[in-house]
Amino acid sequence: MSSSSGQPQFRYTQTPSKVLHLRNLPWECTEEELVELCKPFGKIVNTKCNVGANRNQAFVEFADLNQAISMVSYYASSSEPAQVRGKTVYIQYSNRQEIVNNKSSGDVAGNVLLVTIEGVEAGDVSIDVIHLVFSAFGFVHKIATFEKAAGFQALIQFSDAETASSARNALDGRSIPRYLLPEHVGSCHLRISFSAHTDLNIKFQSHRSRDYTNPYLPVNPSAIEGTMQSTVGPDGKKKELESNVLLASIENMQYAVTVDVLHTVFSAFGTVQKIAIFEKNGGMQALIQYPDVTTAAVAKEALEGHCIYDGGYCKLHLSYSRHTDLNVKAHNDRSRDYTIPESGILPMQQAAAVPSAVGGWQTSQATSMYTGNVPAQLPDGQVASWDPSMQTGRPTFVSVPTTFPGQTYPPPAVPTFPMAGGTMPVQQLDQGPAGITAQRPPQYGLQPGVQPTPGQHPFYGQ
DNA sequence: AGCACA
Repeated sequence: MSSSSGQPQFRYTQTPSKVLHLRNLPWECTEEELVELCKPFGKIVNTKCNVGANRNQAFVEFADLNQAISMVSYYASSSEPAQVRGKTVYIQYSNRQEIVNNKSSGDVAGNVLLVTIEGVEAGDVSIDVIHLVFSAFGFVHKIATFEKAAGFQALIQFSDAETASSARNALDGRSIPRYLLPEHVGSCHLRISFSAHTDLNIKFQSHRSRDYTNPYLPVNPSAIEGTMQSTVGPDGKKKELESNVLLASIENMQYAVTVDVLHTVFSAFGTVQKIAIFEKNGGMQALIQYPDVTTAAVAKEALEGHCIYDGGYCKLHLSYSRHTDLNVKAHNDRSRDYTIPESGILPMQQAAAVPSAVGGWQTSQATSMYTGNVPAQLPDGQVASWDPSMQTGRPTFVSVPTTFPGQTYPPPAVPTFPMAGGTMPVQQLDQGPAGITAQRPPQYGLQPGVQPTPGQHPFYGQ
């Protein structure tokens, strides 16, 4: 049963090979699905899944050439096309005679995943968010995060390779849902491979590492200080790529540093396009976007180490951000987009409301973010164990302006300007005082004497 | 829907 159907010309355009090339597979088609499709025709000796730009192609190598021929000729004459998950799969001989060394590097399945989170700062994605995302696939034993030249990375340890594989298959190439990220983050794609590690050695619970199997592990004090890990890298090898966006850490923040204050300070060097302020580990940071790298470099050079206010208050530490274009709301107390005319901002305010409960993850969000195989794989119990109070971007002890109505500390005197040391550029002197005095006196910010409640750990929770 | 990787 062969000849009748279709286009016979295809059969002769390619020399047979025991390697078949399959395309139009469902996204991230698993090796198991591939094997199920092919094994009726012979013995499969090797596979290569998820190749091509869309990861929707694969290669299958049969032990014998005749087995590959039988599969190709079967589907060439079949009225039912080859299918995976209901999707028609197109099969042809590969132009190579064997699959080369398939399993070797990050593709050999292990229980530990190496996750690269592209396009974000280390502080943009908290370890709790990583935990939440990956817990959907099984119990996460340990997480270690670090920054490398490749970007922000995490090692995530599961119980077994199967669980790790399911997480990888579902999440590789995907993005963390927007509502779990700070608003200034545009997109962040996950690149996932397998680590060679089998058991991570976590020494502390901290903002960069967790051991969920050992609640008694000591807490690293540096978890509380740490506002600046991007400034100095280990062994002084700070591979700082230039950017038009500056990341400012604000140290010793006795006075409020508002969007307006930052705009005044940073406008001295050029047009400020966007600003985003956010909390990181109890400290305050800001992203300041200029139109170009040159302006940012000048600003960085001039402002690094200087204080916004006299007396060593609100000291700036600047580095280049990984961001190039901030995704900020046009106008609120923590962010500003100066490229948008003031008029059209109101309708946008509601757009990115944060779902209040984690339930949003599974219902409304998960389906849109993870099309395909994921939603069915989200076990309810796993996610339910998540503590919603630990939502990212909502540190547990944020000093919200209206939180302390009873405690009326007199606001500190309106800060003087220019910066301590008087090394500010001349033009700053012109516009500085005007900008600042137009500013209301600080209404929030770190109240003197207000500390996080003792015994209540701000970030590592639980 | 159209050929990878160490």
